[in-house]
Amino acid sequence: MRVLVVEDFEVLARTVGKGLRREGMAVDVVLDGADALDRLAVNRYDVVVLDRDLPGVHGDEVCRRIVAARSSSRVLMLTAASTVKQRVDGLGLGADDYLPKPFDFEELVARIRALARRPSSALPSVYEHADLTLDPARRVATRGGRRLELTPKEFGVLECLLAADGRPVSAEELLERVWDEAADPFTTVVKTTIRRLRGKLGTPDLIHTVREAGYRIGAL
Amino acid sequence: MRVLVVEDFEVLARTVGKGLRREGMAVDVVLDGADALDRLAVNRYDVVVLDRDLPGVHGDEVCRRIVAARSSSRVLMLTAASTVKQRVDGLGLGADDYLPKPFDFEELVARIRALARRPSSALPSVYEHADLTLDPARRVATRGGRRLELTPKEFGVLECLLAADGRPVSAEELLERVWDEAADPFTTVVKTTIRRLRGKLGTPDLIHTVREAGYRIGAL
DNA sequence: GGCGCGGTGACACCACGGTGACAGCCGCTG
DNA sequence: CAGCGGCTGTCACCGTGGTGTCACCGCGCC
Repeated sequence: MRVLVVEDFEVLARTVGKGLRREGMAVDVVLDGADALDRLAVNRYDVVVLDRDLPGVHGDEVCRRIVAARSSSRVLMLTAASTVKQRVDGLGLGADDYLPKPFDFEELVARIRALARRPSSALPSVYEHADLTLDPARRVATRGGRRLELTPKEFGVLECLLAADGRPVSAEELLERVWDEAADPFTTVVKTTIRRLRGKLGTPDLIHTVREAGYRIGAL
Repeated sequence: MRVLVVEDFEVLARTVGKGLRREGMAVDVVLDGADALDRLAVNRYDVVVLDRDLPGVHGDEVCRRIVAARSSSRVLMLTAASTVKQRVDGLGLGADDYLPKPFDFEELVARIRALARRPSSALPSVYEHADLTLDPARRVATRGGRRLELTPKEFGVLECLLAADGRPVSAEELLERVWDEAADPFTTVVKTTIRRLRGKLGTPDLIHTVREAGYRIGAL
């Protein structure tokens, strides 16, 4: 599997590159957008791991080019901006997946593998779980074909749970991802939001509570 | 559509800028090459209308830079030199089109529109959504066969929403695309324009509000 | 039993988006 | 030139639903 890593923070770039090679991938690393485009013109990559904030040619622009060129490469966008809003922006550009920094290396590997497995091009970047679907770009979630009327926070939480794909997500992590800024550490918003989400989903135990660890999307 | 006009003859520059705005484009005007490069570093333009003979940084140089930066902007070169040879020179630098002075304003508009359409040339040149149609080139929108009398801004907003194809478009994004860059960040124009648009469309919820995320054209 | 964690329902706040009125600007026309 | 009308943008105001807090409850565990 061929992977191109585009990341201007050199230390991170090299670390990621080395790690992925250890996972058996053929990895090229470049440090800016212009170089990335050069490589893309010459080589065929399965997955492009793309930092959004790049000097010179911005990551968004690189992404747009890849999509415009109808390349078969999947794009995994990395970004420091983890708010739901910015996430939507990224996917709107045509990225196939999205990973907010800081990320767990294992998760990066898993997502790259998942992307590489995807049959072909413009797969809708939509989460599916049983009869539940969530489209981050369009901000639409459905259950059994019926549209769910979710508020932004509820949507964000559900998105995180689906992205975690069965792994439990702690309240702190949810706070950090969905509520961005420094939040009151004693807040109880998360549990309240989870409760409301459960209510709207109908089946309360679709979201499973893992004691001391958080919540995970359940195998029904 | 965002356009940057680079022309050192101030009267001409202002006239062209004004005219293009009347055509519904978001236009920035600068009078020399250095300013042009500054703007290009910050903003994303669909088309750059570039006079070839500029004081300071020459138009050719600006063009070369744009191409070198692999910007997505298309370059329309304006010049007093109309011989075939020089024309070839211009295109050789990477310009996408070429218009000898003096030119017909209508033709300028037509060429800009053509350039803006080019990257996604395979795309249909007219948007359709349910009983709504919008033709960007001819600036005509209809609903259920009846022509809609839209102002330029309203038209621009609707065009953006249709181009986003169901994805929500934030107020900031609309501001950037439909209005020019010097936009007051606290302005409320967008919501007012949306309101007027909704009024003219008849069905207010054809444009759906997605809280915190923007507006989307919406079935569903 | 007491403690800690998570679920529950109620409540209050306020930020966001909708609304209507108005004013400046500009081009057109007489 | 004055007068007019259409397009834009601003502002003040309102209603509402999204959001966060709190008190309380229920349950399982040491």
